[in-house]
Amino acid sequence: MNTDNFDNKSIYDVLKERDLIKQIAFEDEFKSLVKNKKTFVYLGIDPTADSIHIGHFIPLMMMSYFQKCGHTPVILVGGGTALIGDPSGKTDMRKMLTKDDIENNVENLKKQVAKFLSFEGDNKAIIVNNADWILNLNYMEFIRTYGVHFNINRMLSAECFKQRMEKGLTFFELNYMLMQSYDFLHLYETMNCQIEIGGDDQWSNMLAGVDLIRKIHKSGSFCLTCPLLLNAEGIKMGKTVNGALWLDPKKTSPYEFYQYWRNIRDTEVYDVLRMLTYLPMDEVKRLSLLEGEKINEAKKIAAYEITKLIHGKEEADKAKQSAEALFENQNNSDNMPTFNLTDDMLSDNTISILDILVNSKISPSKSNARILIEQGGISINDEKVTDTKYVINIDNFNDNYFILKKGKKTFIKIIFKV
RNA sequence: GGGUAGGUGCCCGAGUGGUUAAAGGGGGCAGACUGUAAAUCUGUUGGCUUCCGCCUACGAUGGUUCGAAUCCAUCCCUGCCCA
Repeated sequence: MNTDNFDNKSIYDVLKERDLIKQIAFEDEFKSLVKNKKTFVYLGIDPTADSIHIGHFIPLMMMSYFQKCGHTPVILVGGGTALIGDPSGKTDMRKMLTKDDIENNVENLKKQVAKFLSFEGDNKAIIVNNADWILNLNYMEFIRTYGVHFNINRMLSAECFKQRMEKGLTFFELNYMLMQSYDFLHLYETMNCQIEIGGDDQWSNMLAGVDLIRKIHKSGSFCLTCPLLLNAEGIKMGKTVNGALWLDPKKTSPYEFYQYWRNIRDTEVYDVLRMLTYLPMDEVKRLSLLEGEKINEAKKIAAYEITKLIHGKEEADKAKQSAEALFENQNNSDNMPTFNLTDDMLSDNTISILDILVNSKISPSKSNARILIEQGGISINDEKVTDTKYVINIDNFNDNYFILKKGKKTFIKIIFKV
């Protein structure tokens, strides 16, 4: 996926060049460590869903660069913490996951992580599950051995707790920091893993782990955070109508995925290219500087590269062609998203416009479908539908499909049997 | 444990017996303009509908009333203060 030679590069320089380091603990010491030694680096992921989403993207890119530079990536799956669930059940009530759920999620995560990391070679990626050690912890022993190292005053002054202090903070949440710190300690002790990476919102938790290791072992442990991917409004990127932008094609289709990146704002192009693709920095800079209409070229490349990374070349090509077919007037409907019209939806080869809109999930409800039609947002084969009672007769089409379009960017190829 | 303020639609937030599917803002969707951008403007934003209406909804459950988001009771949850 890239031809750059990372053998002689320090991971520090690689990350710096792409501005992937937001915060770093013991920077100078870290610099010399990674320069002289190949080490282990870990990233924690909660298996609370069966797919990872775009929030994990940058940390995984970071892991990928670590691996390219010869370090060994360790993915820590939070199977133990997920098993406990969140008893306080505040805003987002986390449901208890069964062991089977978690095992299933872990398998899926592994597949997706494999897009970023190699599971072969000398420094092949390793996946560990913290259920293997935290579930056996004895509470009293844990509190006495490790709890003494945590100062509450200091913890509460951490940014992440400051906000929670206003809304209410439970002991469980406070404990999370200890759990995460213990994870790091465990990896340090069992495999001499000295580095933890994560999103910037994890900084406090990670720093606590670094401190814990340094208190107990009086030796080097490090953490670094990557910037959170924010859009111009300061909101985390990757939010879509349906929630998060998932990496699993069943949850977010490659086309939808491609379009998300194709539609980013001008101001986001540089960040996206730099942090989410392997394109050389010279190229990134060149593309980001394009102005006016030309910047669309950069967006196309960004969308294509990112889709290729996640879904492979074939899917990326398809998504790209689909987009071109729709937006650049090429009569090629081969790779469009499709919907198959089945017999039970038809009566005498007809179906109402409202039904087709709802069935094909273009519209969530008939009410919404009516509004769309009344506002002129729906068209069939580029002819605007203006009547909410319009009935489609499939015998009127020459081919066995027609193109249903909502607004400018959403469309689907409706296929029926002749 | 005591006191106190609250729990409203995707989110924030007004409403404190009837004209409330619920002001206003944010977000979403659609339209205009454009570069599949941003900004701006317009419309729309619970579901069903033969467009007459109907159903569901203001933490939960009961009650008062012709009528309740609004009053009463009990319960659940949250903030703050005291212990």
